[in-house]
Amino acid sequence: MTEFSLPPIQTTARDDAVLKALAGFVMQEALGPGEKLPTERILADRLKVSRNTVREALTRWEGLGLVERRQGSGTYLKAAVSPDMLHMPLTLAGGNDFTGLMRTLEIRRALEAEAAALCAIRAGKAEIAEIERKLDIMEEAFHSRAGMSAEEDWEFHQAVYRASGNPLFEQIIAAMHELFHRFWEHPLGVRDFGHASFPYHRTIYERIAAHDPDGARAEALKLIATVEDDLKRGAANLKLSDLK
Amino acid sequence: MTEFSLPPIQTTARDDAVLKALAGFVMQEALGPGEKLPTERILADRLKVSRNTVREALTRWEGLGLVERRQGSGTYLKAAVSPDMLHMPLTLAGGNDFTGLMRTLEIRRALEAEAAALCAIRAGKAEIAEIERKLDIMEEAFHSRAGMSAEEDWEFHQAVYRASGNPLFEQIIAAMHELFHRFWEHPLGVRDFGHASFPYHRTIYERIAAHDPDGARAEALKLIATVEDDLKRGAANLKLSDLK
DNA sequence: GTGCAGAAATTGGTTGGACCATTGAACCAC
DNA sequence: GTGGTTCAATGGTCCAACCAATTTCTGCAC
Repeated sequence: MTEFSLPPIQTTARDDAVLKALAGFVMQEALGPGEKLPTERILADRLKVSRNTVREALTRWEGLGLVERRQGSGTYLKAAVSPDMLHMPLTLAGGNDFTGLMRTLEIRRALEAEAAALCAIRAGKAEIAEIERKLDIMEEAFHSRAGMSAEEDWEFHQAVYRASGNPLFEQIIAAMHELFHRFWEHPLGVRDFGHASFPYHRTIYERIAAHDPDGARAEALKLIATVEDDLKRGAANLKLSDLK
Repeated sequence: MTEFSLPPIQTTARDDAVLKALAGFVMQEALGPGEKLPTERILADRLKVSRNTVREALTRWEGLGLVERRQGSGTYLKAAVSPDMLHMPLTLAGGNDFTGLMRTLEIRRALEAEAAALCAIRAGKAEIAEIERKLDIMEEAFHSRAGMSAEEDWEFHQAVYRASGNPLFEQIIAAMHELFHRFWEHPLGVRDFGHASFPYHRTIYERIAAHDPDGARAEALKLIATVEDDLKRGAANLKLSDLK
């Protein structure tokens, strides 16, 4: 039983070839996020493949979040595309229950702290100004709407992730944020959820603006700790039967 | 494989509904990895949708690595499927170059530090013993094979992730490890890659065994820092043309 | 000319049917 | 048994429509 290094032969890989060609086209035309790419019918015609094959290929890209399809309108790029990209589709056996949410929160604590620290190191003037802008918007919404600032809150954190210089942070957290949304449709009954975390947004910003990585990491850890407390409090308030 | 209880599909969002129905079917039949699921033609017939729609849905699952399609044979499950899964499509632009590896390393630093801290809090006697066992194996391999202990090194870290009490850590890191497997083997031509990180494995274990979260976190950060240094050193040794 | 409602064109989503390429099992000769 | 052959099952591709949402154009009223 000797060792071979014979990869399986590849006879048919239409849709893969379609994606490669499309990636090349996007590069050549220098298309960026938001821009529209050719219609399925045109692609099928140009590439000399069936429209079905084009659709399967685009379905793949859609699943990777690279592209967005709008019926009646067209297909649009959602992210930068280059021929040499590595994809790691990751599906986690999570759950809508309390422990599942707690686990995603632990991941978020890990990433949030690191992202804040990296941000404090790398963020330039423009990035810091953008974060401050999101912070102002959030604080304004918080005061005028009595604490209902979930959307603005999320945008603030996104700005931090983006300024970390590592797109993986935003991608991972974005997936988890979606899970949170699922859970928040059935709110925990904690009326002032998120109130406790509010002041730490500004302290995080201040540590970032001061280019203090360790300080930013510490403040981020505090913020997540308050969210965890809120969550535990909410779970305690509920009957266990509601949590399933 | 005879009786099904697959109700027909409603309207709009067909392929999504198909996936939901399929996920329910997989649960109901208690299908596990490796098992074969109904043919596309049968699914199309039972769900009262076109075969193309079934194909698009399956293409989605295939893209997520949940399913494998073998022409002439059938479609087989590759992972456990449950209706509430967390999908996390990660894309790394410019894949196999230095910055890509660096970015995954930043994620690893975030998760490794948090996992070590959680581990120090939650690990029981059995988990700590298991980690020590992996550590001993690693150190033995390191000394007898002059530093080539990549596999044993990886198993040590896995044991830590597992003892953190949160399976998400292991799943996320495992995906990245698989993605950069080739780099872990011969990373950038640095001969003694990983040597510098070796002593920190034991210090991490000691902090965990002492139930010292902050200490464990600090040691984990040091370990990753040495790996980062090795990586930077390797990149500096290489000509830029090789990095491309 | 402006504004707006309705028609027409555009575009992704779905359907049904056909054929091809690969697989695997049953079968057969040796 | 071994090695081929046949043949049905299954995923892969193609085609030609039609449906549904969106956008664009058109023409009428003002």
